[in-house]
Amino acid sequence: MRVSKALIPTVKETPQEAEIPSHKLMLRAGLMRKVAAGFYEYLPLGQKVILKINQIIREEMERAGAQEVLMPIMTPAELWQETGRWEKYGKELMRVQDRHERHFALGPTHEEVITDLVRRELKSYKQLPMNLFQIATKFRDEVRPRFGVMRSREFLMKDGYSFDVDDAAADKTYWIMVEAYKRIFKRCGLTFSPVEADSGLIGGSFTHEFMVLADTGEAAVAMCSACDYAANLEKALSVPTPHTANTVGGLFQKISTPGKHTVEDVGALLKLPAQQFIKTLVFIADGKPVVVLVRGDHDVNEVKVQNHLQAAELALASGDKVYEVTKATVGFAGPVGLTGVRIIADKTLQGGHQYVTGGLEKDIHLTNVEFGRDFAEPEWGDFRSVLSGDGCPKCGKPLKVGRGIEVGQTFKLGLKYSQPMHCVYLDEHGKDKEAVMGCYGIGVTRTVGATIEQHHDTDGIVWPIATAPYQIHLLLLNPAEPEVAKVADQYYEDLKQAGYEVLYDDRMEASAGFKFKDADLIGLPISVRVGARGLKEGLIEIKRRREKEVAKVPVSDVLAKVKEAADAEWKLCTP
RNA sequence: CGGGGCGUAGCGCAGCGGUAGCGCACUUGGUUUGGGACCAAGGGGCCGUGAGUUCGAAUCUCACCGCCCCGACCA
Repeated sequence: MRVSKALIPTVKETPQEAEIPSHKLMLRAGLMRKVAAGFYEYLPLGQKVILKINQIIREEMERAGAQEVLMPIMTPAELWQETGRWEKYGKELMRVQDRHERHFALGPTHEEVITDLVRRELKSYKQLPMNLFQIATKFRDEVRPRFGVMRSREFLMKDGYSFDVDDAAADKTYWIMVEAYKRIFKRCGLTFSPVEADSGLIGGSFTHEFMVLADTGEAAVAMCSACDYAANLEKALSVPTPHTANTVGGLFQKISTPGKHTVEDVGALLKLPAQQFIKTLVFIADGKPVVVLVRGDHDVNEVKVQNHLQAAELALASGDKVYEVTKATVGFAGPVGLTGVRIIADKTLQGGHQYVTGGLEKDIHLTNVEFGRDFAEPEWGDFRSVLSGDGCPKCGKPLKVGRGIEVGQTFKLGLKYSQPMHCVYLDEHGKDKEAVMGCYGIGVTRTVGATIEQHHDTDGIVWPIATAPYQIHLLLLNPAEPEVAKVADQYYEDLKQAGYEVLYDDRMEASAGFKFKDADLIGLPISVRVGARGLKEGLIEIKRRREKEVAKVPVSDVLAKVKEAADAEWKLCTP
């Protein structure tokens, strides 16, 4: 493609609305434009990237035995009512009516539709396993769309659904899909981690989230430095660092701590480490107060607490509520003398001694507090979030906590949809049996954003070759000089002939500097620069976007050098 | 839905009661041409919308709409 004829509207200034690198760069490099909050137009470069990701997904899904279908975006309310999700899904489900005032939902996901399709077509166990997927536009009326493509209201998603004869067969399919996902993200040139995720109150089943590791990620992930253990912080386990004080001290004592209501403040005052403290937090679970105790250097993990309590709703209590429960202002809550409320404690507190806690009075803390002696043994459990440096639950080596962008999720559904929707087949004994399902999603547009989050620098995007809109950026630096232009034109033809996707910056009006800046911004993996200066010595410049050095090669070696660079790039996208 | 902020040229911004501006981008001509060139001449505005206040409103008041950030929520 010649830049002079292309719609690639790069901009120098960052639009005010963009906050994170991927959003800024997608607008600046001319990949997309916004139509309304959470709705975007993909321009030629953006669309090319999407098509490449789609293609990788298609190839790997088919390789794993799945077949592509296409389902409607508008889906009848009746299907959603069958599973109860018409009521349960909430405002995020975009609801519309047709001219006959019949209700529809713009699909945020398609479990109901696919299950309906399969129950009509599925007759015999001989048809199983069946694994179907589509790549289609999804709608979620997000409370707050943000970060460009990372959280939009309309987005492109690959959603796949598997149907198996029984649990064991479904497990097998599940792991095949996990392997397919690993290949997909590797082929996209991404550094990622499949992490164990929380499956919420549904329980029983298991699920993995595929996290692209990037500092701007919305989710926290604990990963082992030595083995393959990785889990969403919501459910990550660990062996915590041990206590310092391990003997029983004297009786507890009241001490005055005016105005000191954080572990940090009181710790500084008493010259004691944070792990010597019991942090006491009040939560409201389904309307009832619950007190949670964790070590001073730890954070409460709300998901673990919520799962333990089997609560539908859990939130930190307001200052008023805290006063109601503890009769003390926030910062002075403690377990000693606290009655009439359920108390749960993180098990890492167990075996520790001489704790410091709030004194249930303003400006009072207690020292030398002992579990069991100074207050009743609480309910023990795992209620804390993993910290960097904790031991891995599998191998004991240190864990590190990082951030990730969730680009895919695999989920074993079991009978969640096939049961209420009667998706059954006849087994070899002629008996009706429900199909065991799994579902597998990949946010395609989000993957574009995640790729940029992970692969960019101060000058622009640094595309992996597999998803780059073009592979080679050919720059004609002196378009006014016919000799130079002739050479560049020839390379344009030669490189295309050699099978490369080439973006040819042949613009007459743009200066060399301008073209360099644009090339860095757009970020194609390899650029070939043809200029008068180099040509005088018979040299052409080749540069990989991810590297600093520019290679000056004789005109006769250009194709060989480009191939070398391209091979090196492809190696980074090979499973 | 709570808290905060912003709507003025395509983009980034200034102006804050009295003639609507600047930089970039765009058009034309010329000079340039290796890291976002220069000169000259142009085009482009219901100052988000609607009501008020005022002799007079981009500017003050109120309402609405849109957009962004933090929170709640969420793939």
